[in-house]
Amino acid sequence: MAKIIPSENGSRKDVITQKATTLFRKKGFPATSMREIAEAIGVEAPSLYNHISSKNDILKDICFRVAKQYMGNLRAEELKNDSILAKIERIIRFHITMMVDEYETVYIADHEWRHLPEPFLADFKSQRRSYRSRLAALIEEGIDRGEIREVHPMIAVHTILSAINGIDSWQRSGKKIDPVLLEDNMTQMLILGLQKKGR
Amino acid sequence: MAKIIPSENGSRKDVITQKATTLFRKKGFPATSMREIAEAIGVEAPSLYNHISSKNDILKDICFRVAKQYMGNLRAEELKNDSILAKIERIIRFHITMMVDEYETVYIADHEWRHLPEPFLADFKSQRRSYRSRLAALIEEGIDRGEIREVHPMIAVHTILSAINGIDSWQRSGKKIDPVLLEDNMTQMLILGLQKKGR
DNA sequence: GATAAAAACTAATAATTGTTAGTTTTGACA
DNA sequence: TGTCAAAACTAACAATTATTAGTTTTTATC
Repeated sequence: MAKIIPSENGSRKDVITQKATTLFRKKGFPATSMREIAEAIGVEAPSLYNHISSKNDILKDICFRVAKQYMGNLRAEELKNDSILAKIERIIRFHITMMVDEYETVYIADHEWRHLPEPFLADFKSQRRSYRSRLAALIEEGIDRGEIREVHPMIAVHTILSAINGIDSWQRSGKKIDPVLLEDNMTQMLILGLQKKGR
Repeated sequence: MAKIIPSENGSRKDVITQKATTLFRKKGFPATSMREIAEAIGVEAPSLYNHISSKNDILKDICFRVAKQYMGNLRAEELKNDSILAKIERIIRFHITMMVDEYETVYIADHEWRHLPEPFLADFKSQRRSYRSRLAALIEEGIDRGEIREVHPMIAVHTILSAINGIDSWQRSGKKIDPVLLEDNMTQMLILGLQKKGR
């Protein structure tokens, strides 16, 4: 009976993707059924197939849209002419902001991507690897320039990204922490872990 | 035909739990079927029910065993007479060691607990909250004593735990990083984020 | 070798899964 | 108002799910 009402700037497909995002985040991709997504919208499950091609396809769209945003930001930073620490601080702040503003979407790209079917799984993993390598290269350059302590670059990258990617799991539950306070505190902690003494 | 062969110091139930742990980690709890667990052991699915009472029960056992270990360690540290920073450093190292040595088990307790059925879900969440609160209290005491920078205690706790809990996702894939190097680098980064300048 | 318990099996359950086929309803424009 | 496509519907599918019941095999102990 009901129809999928497209919102202001979003197609019917976008409405489905958004409802699915919420459910995937709450229950996980495999534990979310098409019927649940349909019910959340107020429609029967088969109706969804007028707009999307499969459940896997929804996941694919979410994951690659997020990947594109992060990749785009990284590329922009790489091209800037600035100190390495300033670049890394901006990247950290970008990650935190994304996590706070779009945590459902980001969460899925970060936790549910392993349920992607091939060949998308391989593609996604490759992008992920590439992203982290380029971040590590940035840190290595920072060490060479004497801006950053002599850390193991890959360990530093993983530590920073893991710390940030964990945000959603606690920012959502219980009493929320003020986003600005969160961003400043966390950024400072992570930058202090990198910075050379006496700077 | 085949039988579940109990290993040296483990019952048949332990064998099932261990195989299930590996699969839950690899595919996630909802996406792992009892038939898969049975096949990994070399047995038919219904045979498992001679040793366990349900699929949920396996998850419950894993989650609460891990919770117990962490709770026990925290309690021991709380009772020690030592500087706060030393305590926190030992707790951080304990977490990293657990993550490296028993990452499959720890991963499940950290990522799949939301699939616990009630009332276990509520119990687990409560323990989790309590653990983090007590860690935050420790950090607050460190600030009062002048050992620790004036960070937001809860943000610090979440940052540290998230950083560590993310380890498995990258330590498993690609070329592994030497565990000792990892522990030292990561601990140092995190402690530097807490420590007051000039110490 | 007989006995009894432990642990495997086969067969079947009802429920749920993603998805397709075919049909009816809706809504915008002529 | 009639037309046509978009988008909803119902019915059904084969596959898979966790689990139970009932039966047979294995193993250890006498």
